Amino acid sequence: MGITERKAREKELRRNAIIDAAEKIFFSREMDTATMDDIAEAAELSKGTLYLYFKSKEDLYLAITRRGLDILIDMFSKAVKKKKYGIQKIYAIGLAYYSFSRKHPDYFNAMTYFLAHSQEFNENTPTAMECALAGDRPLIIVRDSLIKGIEDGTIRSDINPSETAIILMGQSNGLIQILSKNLEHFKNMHPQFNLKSAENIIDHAFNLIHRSLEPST
Amino acid sequence: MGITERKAREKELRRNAIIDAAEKIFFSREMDTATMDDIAEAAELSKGTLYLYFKSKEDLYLAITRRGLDILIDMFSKAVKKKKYGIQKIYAIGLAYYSFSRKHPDYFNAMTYFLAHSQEFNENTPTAMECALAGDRPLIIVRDSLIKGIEDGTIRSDINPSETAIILMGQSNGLIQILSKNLEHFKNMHPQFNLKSAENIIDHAFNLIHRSLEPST
DNA sequence: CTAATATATGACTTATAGTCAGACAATGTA
DNA sequence: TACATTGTCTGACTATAAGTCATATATTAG
Repeated sequence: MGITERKAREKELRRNAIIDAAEKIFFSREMDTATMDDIAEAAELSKGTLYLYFKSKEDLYLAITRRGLDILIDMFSKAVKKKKYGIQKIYAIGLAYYSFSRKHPDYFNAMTYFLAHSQEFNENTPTAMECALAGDRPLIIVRDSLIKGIEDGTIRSDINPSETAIILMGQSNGLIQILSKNLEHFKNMHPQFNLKSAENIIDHAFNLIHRSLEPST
Repeated sequence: MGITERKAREKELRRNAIIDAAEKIFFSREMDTATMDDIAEAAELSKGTLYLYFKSKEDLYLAITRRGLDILIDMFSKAVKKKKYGIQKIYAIGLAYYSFSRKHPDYFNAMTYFLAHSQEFNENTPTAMECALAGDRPLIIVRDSLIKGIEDGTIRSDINPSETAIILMGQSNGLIQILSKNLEHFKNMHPQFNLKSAENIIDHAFNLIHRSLEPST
């Protein structure tokens, strides 16, 4: 009989409904001012029930991070598929990453939070483990594209693709973060710098990266 | 009479003693598990007194961040002075930054925290304002070095020094962060990537950056 | 219809940031 | 020295929010 299956399905639905409610709450204030009581109310459940589905507030936030990662992985995969040559794939990934950070700033923040705290709670809950696993996918996509580029001659062959993938991911993270958090501050404090839009700066960064990856002439 | 001055001096001393105690506590656990009661005990003061010197727990943490920024600015300044050419200065700054993150990981974490939350509390307390001001100094040092490099011909002239300074700072932040938080994880999960040490990867990153900044031949 | 199981509840416990009325100490005045 | 004033410190108290658990309710099985 399908009762067990139906129950499992219902449980999954409820779990997702809780994550939906949590997103509403987390995304409407700063992460640390959202309360479990608020989330419970938004989900039309009691607080105790939340803890039947998630080990802790952090675990629930991690489930949101997980959703963000899935979106990001999807965007990376599509970006890579669209382009033929390695260097084009890298460029497309970069654009996709920036586009993700603009379209889904809350998911981006969640991922930044996860990145900053990952070693504290890694693999303590199923959700954390899933995040750790999913978190590696973007890196692998970048690495594969670098390898492709080396093979097709659009990327210099004396780079180490694994290390370069980490470098590019780390750098992109940091750049997007500083632009989203501090660009306005910099503009206000140093008008004489004539800083352009984030898009302009990202574009500048792409030029630099392109130059560092292209084969020597 | 010098009583007013002496009192001011004593107040400053006590303030610093509290920051000392706070560092002991913050640096011995994760930021969010440190309690004001613990800090009060370590400072041999009552909790109420802490709040006479700092507006909040976050404000106290910001005072620690401030110390880290001062150290970093000092290291950047010295690095820049040691070298003659622009590109050498940039390289020296990069080394200094990495070295800072290894010698003072707790200060580095504090700065990362500040960077991630700066727009939330900017300029709400004197300490926050000082941090915002001091936080700009590294960027300016990088920018000046880029300008110097363009002038002395060691850096290509078609980059925008202000934008490139932001790019380099953001990228460096992100790279150091990912290496300190996730390199071990990557090594464990993907042994086939044959990842080397953080130093190796940093070195690789320097090569890439150098290539992107050097004048075209 | 009853027992067994699964799910949900919300009052309760615990932990901790932040407050404040009163205690105590240092300085100024006569 | 005595007393007033000002500055500093205290810790019990309040408020808030995470997480728990005994109990209630709903669902399924026999």
